[in-house]
Amino acid sequence: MTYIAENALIVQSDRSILLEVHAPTAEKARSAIAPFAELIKSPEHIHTYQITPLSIWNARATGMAIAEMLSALQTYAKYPAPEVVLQEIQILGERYGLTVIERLETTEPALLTSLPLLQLRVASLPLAELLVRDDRVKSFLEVRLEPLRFQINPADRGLIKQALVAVGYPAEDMAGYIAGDDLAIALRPQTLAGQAFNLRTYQTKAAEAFYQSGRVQGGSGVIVLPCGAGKTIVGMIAISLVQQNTLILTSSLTSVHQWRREILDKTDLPESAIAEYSSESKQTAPVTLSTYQMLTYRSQKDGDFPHYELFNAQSWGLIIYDEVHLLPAPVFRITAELQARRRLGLTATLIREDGKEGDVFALIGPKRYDVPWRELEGQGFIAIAECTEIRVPQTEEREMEYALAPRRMQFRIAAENPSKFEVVQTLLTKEAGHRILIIGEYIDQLESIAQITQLPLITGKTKQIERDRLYEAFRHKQIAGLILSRVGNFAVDLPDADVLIQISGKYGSRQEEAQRLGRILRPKADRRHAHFYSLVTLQTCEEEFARHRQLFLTEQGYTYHIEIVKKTQ
DNA sequence: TATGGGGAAA
DNA sequence: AATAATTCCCCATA
Repeated sequence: MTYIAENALIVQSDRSILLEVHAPTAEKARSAIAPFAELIKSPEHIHTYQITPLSIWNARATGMAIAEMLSALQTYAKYPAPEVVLQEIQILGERYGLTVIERLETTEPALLTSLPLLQLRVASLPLAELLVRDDRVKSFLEVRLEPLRFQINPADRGLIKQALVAVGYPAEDMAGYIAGDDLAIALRPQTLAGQAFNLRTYQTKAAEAFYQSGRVQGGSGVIVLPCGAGKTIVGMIAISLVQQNTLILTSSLTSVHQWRREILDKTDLPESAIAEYSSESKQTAPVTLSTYQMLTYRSQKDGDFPHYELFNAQSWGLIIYDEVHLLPAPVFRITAELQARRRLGLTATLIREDGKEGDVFALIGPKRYDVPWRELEGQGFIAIAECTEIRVPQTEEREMEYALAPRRMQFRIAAENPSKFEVVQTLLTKEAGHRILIIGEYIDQLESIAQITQLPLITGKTKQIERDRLYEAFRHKQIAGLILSRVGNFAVDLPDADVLIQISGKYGSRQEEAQRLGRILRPKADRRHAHFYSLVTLQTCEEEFARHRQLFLTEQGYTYHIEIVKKTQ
């Protein structure tokens, strides 16, 4: 068997790929496999990737050829890749597009009031027979028009796509969209303040990969962009390509405001054409902004969703789902009924902690464009980040307390290890003069830190006015640092920082880790590197959770240096 | 019109 | 698998 020592990959027949981090070709191998494999483990020396059906279909949807996936494995494998795996990639890859949803051409145009009749076209007879017998799919196949064509109800368009993903034959949706009301909108060549603003190449490319010049192949899908890469700008380009009324759904009120400001600043849309549909205003306009929470509100458990009428308030030509990884289940359900509207999902990560990636794929659409963080780093659009995991020991009493505690208490005991305070002090001294944020999960812990360091603390209870005041002081370096609870994860208005010290985090949340790192990635004037410190208690379950939290960032090419603090006393 | 509490959600 | 904290909805006050 041939063996190529400088190659980094070991491909195994269970579709997992081991990547040897220190091999000479490791980084090339990583970028070659990352588009079609998911990172699932990333300790120091060997990272494990997994090829899944969804990871292959997403890669296919971005236009990656099967041959490219195969050659990535063949080029970088130490041992020849198992034939089974190559075959499976071939088979799974080919499955994408074996079922196609189209308009039923026999429909008389005069009858075309709103939703056109649809058909599912299947590539082969065996597959058609498989589908008519499958419990998940068969109920949606209303009439068998021909051996390979089934009439389907337009109302089932989303549901059948979900079912087909579950069965393993994802449909390519070529049924197109109903036109929304026309909207004249163009991006300004410069902002209102007169600053020139140039669209970055990847922003235009991303929006075009979504729109596909208006062809039915485009118009729905997800664009994956790192924090700070200009998601709202991509959204605005998309609106200006579609030129129709648009509904924008976001995860918070602050980001509703932010979108509004950005649209007014960077497009020629007048104020009257933008509305916020929120608890305080409930207006609609050609471009309307709202939150997921607004939509999921119910006056009673199991009651109906009064705000769903928003989806019919205007004739939307485009619905933008911001932070699509946070899209709540009820909004998925209504989105299943909205398949005739163009849908754009924006996110920094496709990972959902609830595992509903398949629903995003079926109901919003496949991934259309993906910019790796490291690439933006190279181009200077985001700062280079140095990540350090600092392992902090516990005192002997605490070690004992940890050992005796029931499982569910252990994580908290480890997270609140008071020995972390000294490390924070050391880091504050080391990084003095830079803008430092300290983020943690537990209010008690943060209050202690605030006491010790004499730095101000912002939690969920802090009033907006007070927050603004502290942000302002931080921005002008009038305070040496700022302590934040989980508000720091999502606060859009938080000023830029250079250093982030994470003293505790939420179990294994990869999103949170990425979100927090994103806080310090804005390029620095002096090109200084950003520093991300994550404090973890030595020899506790916190180490394991930390490893899981780091997965997404390691996938993006970041490496964590591990420092172990020596036990004092 | 502002403020605060209850409740639900992810 | 799970905890604690946060946010935002609505509604009741004044």
